[in-house]
Amino acid sequence: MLTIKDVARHAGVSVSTVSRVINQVENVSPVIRQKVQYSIKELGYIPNNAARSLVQRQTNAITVLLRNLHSSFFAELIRGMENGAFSSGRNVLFYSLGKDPAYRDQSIQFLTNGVSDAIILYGPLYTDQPIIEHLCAISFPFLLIENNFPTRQTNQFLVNNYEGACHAVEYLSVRGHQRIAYFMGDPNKKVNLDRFNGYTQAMSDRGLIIRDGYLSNIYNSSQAYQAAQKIMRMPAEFRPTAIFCCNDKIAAYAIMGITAMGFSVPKDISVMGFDNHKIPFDDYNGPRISCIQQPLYEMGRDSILAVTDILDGNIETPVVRTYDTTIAEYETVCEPGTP
Amino acid sequence: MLTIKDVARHAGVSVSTVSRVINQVENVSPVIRQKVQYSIKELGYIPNNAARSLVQRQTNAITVLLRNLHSSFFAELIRGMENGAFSSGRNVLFYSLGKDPAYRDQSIQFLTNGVSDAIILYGPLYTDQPIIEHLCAISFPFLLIENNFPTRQTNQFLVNNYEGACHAVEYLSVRGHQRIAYFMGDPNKKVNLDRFNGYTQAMSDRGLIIRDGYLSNIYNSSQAYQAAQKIMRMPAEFRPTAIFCCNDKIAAYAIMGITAMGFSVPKDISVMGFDNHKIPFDDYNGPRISCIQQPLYEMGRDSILAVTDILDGNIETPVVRTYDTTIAEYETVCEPGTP
DNA sequence: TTATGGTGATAAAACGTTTTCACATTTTTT
DNA sequence: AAAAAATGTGAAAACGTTTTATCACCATAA
Repeated sequence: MLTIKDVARHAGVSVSTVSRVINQVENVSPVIRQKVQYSIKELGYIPNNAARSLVQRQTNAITVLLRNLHSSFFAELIRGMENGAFSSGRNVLFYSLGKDPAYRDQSIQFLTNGVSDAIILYGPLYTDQPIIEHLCAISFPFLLIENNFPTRQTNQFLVNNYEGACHAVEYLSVRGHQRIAYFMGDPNKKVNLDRFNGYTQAMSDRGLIIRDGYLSNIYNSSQAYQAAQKIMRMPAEFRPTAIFCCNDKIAAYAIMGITAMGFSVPKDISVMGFDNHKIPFDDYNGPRISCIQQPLYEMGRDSILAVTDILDGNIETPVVRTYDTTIAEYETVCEPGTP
Repeated sequence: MLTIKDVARHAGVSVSTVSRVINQVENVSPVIRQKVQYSIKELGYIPNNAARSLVQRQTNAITVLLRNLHSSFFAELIRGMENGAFSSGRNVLFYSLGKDPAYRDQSIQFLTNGVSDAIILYGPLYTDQPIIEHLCAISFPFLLIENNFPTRQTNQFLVNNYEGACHAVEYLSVRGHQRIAYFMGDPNKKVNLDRFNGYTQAMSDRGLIIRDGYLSNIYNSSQAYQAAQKIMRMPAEFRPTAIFCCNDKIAAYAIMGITAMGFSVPKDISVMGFDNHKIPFDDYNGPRISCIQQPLYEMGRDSILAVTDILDGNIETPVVRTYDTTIAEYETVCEPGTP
């Protein structure tokens, strides 16, 4: 293996001088600098990262931790991060955290001890995780995305879920919907509560009434399927003309329930989702689901840049940002009564 | 920062003894071993990876290099790799290689010098790349997937593209198609040549004739669009009843060209692709494309396990494997003349 | 009793960098 | 012309591990 000593010998200078040339430090005369650079190229020398990290106590890498790197939902987020990685000049590693707790702990240990300088964690799935506590405990720099973690002041990017839900109701209402049902996800997750609150607030703001049977608690996909069918069994004059779902998965299963009964979306009922999963799920083959979407690309890009700034001390911490959602218009919403 | 020295002091033993306990080396009495393990837990000590890598000359990590980590095409591959990562016990990092050559070189330098022990590279995009040459030059362990690199003996997973194309022709032919056109991609890529050869061979094996105008060379999406329209302008009695496309992108644009003329796929003509991109492209909204698909999940999983074996010296190198394709039946093929 | 071997533990030398400190040398200031 | 400051360079000490060589100890065998 080629070391800095070889370069020093080859260039006829000391090791420290070579190091200074590599690290762009001042105080080295142009002549010597050139000589060293020549030797480096001539020998094809590349500094060893492990040695460098050891003494510098930093690795120049940021790790992005996702539950499923392969999920299509993350595609935009990752795309943004790739962009951020490029413009930050840092190395961004992606790591997929498994389900097994032991493996997960090992992974975290690995990443936080001489592999990366900071961690970005996309969160909804980790709410209850000791991982964050651990990162705090060892005071390792990290940034949470969409992970509500109220007990501490941490760097976090949030999404305005409340407003997003309001927009959905507004969007439907502007299109003539007055009877809008809501399919709510697990209320233990703050995300779901926020969206629910947005829905109720927007409904009352617009003077729309949440009637009996308009609200369903959904804990799994088959419940979404059944709840949708229950809605369709209501007499037409009371039946909602639209269902706003807490997320795209629920929306997908609701639509499957509806079409299984011979009804059509959006002709017989409009359905709106949240999240913009591009391919929601393997067994779903219906129309693309109109939904509220998070600005994942921007959040991904910004997260890398923010962490870079945090590491460089160029920004005040904690960094807390809230992102607004937008509406993705696809094929599952139309005006009620459209032939 | 907590070091091994602190543990040694706390346990009242030497540094080397602690190291031996950590690394599961023999020659340490049960009593002392327990004492040390207790101290480690008590203090919450975690060994520093940089220091460890430095002296051991290995990092215990494998890096997977992809061009676009966010591409839906890679989803299955990644899923397989995640699985492999878990069962191999090694840490698998994913890295997204940008388009900028300078950034790419920096990335490779980073990864190969004290960050990971091996690299897996999914290849079709790198055929002409100096990256591989560089990895060879520094004799860094790596495995190529779907990257034909004939000049050297390297670890590689290949896909039987030739047979895949044969299967496609067979599949179409069994469904009654006799006039089958072929849209070929850049013939400088071996992948495309293999598929083309499979097509011609299968055609002749089945006694099917490749008529004038049945073969198109496609270099970009608009060419696919236009070539498809040219096909549709042929008199119905000569016109192919099916087009087999070299990849899904070409298929998608072909279908767009066809439908733009008012024809319908597969009613008026069947189209078959290759690769199984789940969401091919943003401007495509047609039916899901029937195609030949690679066993990406298996290849992903196996690649991690193979590299693990290579690093551990448990397998003979070079590791060369060829995977067979399967047929993904979706919505763009039917029997000719189906109403 | 004295060699001989085998254990279990330690001290010290790596590993390849960066960085501090000291030391010339040169330039600037008085 | 002397003193002070600035500049460029190198020697050596870190950084936190693993690993090699060594040593002390005890049991066994001669």
